Amino acid sequence: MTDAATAKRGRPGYDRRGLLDAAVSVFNESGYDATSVAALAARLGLSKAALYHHFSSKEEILETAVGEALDGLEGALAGAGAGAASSGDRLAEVLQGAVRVLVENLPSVTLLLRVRGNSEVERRALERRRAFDQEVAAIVQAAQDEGAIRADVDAAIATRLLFGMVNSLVEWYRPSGPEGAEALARDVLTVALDGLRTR
Amino acid sequence: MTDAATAKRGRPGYDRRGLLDAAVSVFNESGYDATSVAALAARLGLSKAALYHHFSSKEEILETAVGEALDGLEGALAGAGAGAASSGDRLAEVLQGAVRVLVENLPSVTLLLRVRGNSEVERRALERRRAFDQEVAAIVQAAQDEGAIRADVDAAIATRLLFGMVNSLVEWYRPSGPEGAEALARDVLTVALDGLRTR
DNA sequence: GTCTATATTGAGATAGAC
DNA sequence: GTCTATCTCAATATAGAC
Repeated sequence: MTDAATAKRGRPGYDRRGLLDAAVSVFNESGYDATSVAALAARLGLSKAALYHHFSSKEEILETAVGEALDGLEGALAGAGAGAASSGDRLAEVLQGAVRVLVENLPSVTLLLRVRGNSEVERRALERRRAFDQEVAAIVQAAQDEGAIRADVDAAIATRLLFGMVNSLVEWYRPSGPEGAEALARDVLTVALDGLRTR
Repeated sequence: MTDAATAKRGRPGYDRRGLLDAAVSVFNESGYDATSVAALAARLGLSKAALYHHFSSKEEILETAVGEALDGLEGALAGAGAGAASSGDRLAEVLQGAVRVLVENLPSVTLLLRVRGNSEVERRALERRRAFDQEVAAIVQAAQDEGAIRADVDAAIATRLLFGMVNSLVEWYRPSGPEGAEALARDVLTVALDGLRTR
């Protein structure tokens, strides 16, 4: 390796990792479809041909990034109290884990959440997301059966509202801002589980 | 006029209204950028030239649709207990109004929420959204000062989480489904204000 | 690992007939 | 109000030199 392993260098001398991170940032600024390979290369400070030396297609960049995002989310789900914890506790851990993954991989998760299914690659990503959502919905349902979560809101709807709130973080959260990841996770858990109204 | 005023007819014989609604649906399926005018015309069953007879550009379609969506949201804000009601009540009315507008204008609001700022038209739409968000944030702040809303979550963050939940409805809500608009608004208010946890 | 130059396809938009 | 045919430009991707 060269320096600090896989760190971004000053200018040319990109490796696949640095190129991927930079490309995902540009995709998130302007949208994947609206970003041409020419514009991407210009922003990265190299030629199209150099880009194609590292990735075989524009879509391969997308596929790699959303794959990493999905790996992270699935990992958070798998790591959430699979042991003896109650379903209510598991749900809280999944939410917390999802916020953590989202914050730690903000660019790739942002890109993932904007995928609409326009190609085989995008449809495969949507399918993995759908499977993830279904597993979470099952936990919400179990938490309802346990009595930990209110039963007067349908479990599928509750799941969608929860993840609507969590996923919306990509629209405004920036790691450079005043709010740290842990404080953010606490706010989300507070609003989602206890509500905003005072008592 | 012809029939039922501005109703969609069987095939050719489009007017601007019917064409707009159909175009917005296609944009929402595949994304605005990824939808070519050729693909749009094909889906609508007419030629590109016929489309350009009704709209001077692809972007004019976008501008018209997101303008309608913004008109609706701003109307809901203006109509939300501007009178003597408490800020806590106003906030609940704004949330309910936003859900109603979103459900009644689901296609155009969906399109609006996906705009990223890639052109002057898009940037103007984002600016109107930002102004809307700021007005709502002021109501949340006032409701906190009143003691109606918990003060241990920053008002700006609370606003974003609230609208993250509301706006996420466009990702899954379909008017044809089992849940009506009023029941949906009630669920959103319940989760946002009282939380999912049982007490 | 990067470049310039280019092939090829599809984009948005228009001309002009019916 | 719609069509076919076409203009022009920008898109993805590749060739081949350094």
